[in-house]
Amino acid sequence: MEELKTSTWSDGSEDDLVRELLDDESPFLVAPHEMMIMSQYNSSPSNESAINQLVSVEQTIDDIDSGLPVTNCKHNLLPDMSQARISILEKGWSKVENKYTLKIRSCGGSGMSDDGYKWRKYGQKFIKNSPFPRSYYRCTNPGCSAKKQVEQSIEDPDTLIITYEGLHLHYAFPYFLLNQSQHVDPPFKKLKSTISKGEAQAQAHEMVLTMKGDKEAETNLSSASPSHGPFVVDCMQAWSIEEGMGPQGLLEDMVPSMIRNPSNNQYFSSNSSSSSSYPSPPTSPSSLSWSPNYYSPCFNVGL
DNA sequence: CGACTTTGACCTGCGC
DNA sequence: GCGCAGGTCAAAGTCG
Repeated sequence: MEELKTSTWSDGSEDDLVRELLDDESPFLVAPHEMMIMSQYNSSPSNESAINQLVSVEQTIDDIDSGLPVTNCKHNLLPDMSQARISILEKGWSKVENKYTLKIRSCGGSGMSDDGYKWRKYGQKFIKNSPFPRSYYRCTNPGCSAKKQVEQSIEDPDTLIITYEGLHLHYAFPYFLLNQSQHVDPPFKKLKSTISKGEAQAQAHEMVLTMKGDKEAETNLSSASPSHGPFVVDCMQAWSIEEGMGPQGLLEDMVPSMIRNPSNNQYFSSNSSSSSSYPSPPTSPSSLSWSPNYYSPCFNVGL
């Protein structure tokens, strides 16, 4: 496993990354409260052993299913979503080319939740031989190239077929940890006013390329601590320095923030007094689909 | 009035 | 080259 992880990070191929993300021992599968702790440890690189301990109690692959906020509120993560009744029909993800498909059963049809991110619908088409339209969504997070398509299954109209495409950066790299004292702004609006969308995307793309390209350094880092991603943190730091900006909008996104601090989550507060409309609660009617859990890995990795 | 959705038009890739 | 199907754009409409 160690070898796999090392090679995973060093070769950076999509399949390996997905394997890593879905691996039983993947450090990406860390419960929210552990994330909080890790964010504290993060400021002290010397506490690597402590982090390793945390990683050792990470969740298993079963928790990708069982830990779904809509089906299991053991972390008290999303009480508002407890009424959403969604179950996964199939254990595994299916992959076609660079797209990852999830089939879920939607019971009740109301209160469909999403992953806490905002997905902007940008199109809807009736597909040949299908009575149901296919909806196209794009992650509104600037710098995130994630897209998803949602359509009803022909065989079972209660089943939604969600196809994810692109890199959902804030899922892929939850190890970009917040500085606890750092101010978190609504990423979309902030970035909108500071940098162009294209710049943000370019930066994100560049960051990924950097990760892929810096093989040797990462191999060394991964060898030293293969089960979690020091190089990710390094990239974040480097990015922050080089770009002259924090990872806001990408990495200080609201869900990672929620993940790290679920008990103090203003975003799901029903009486939020904030004038900001971002982020929306997961019950946003704009999103017909649900995405995997709040602390699950990125399941839609592709460039 | 801003944010978001809708929906027809347009673009692109692919098979014939 | 042509037509079809899927994907995206963008103006108009809707909503809070």
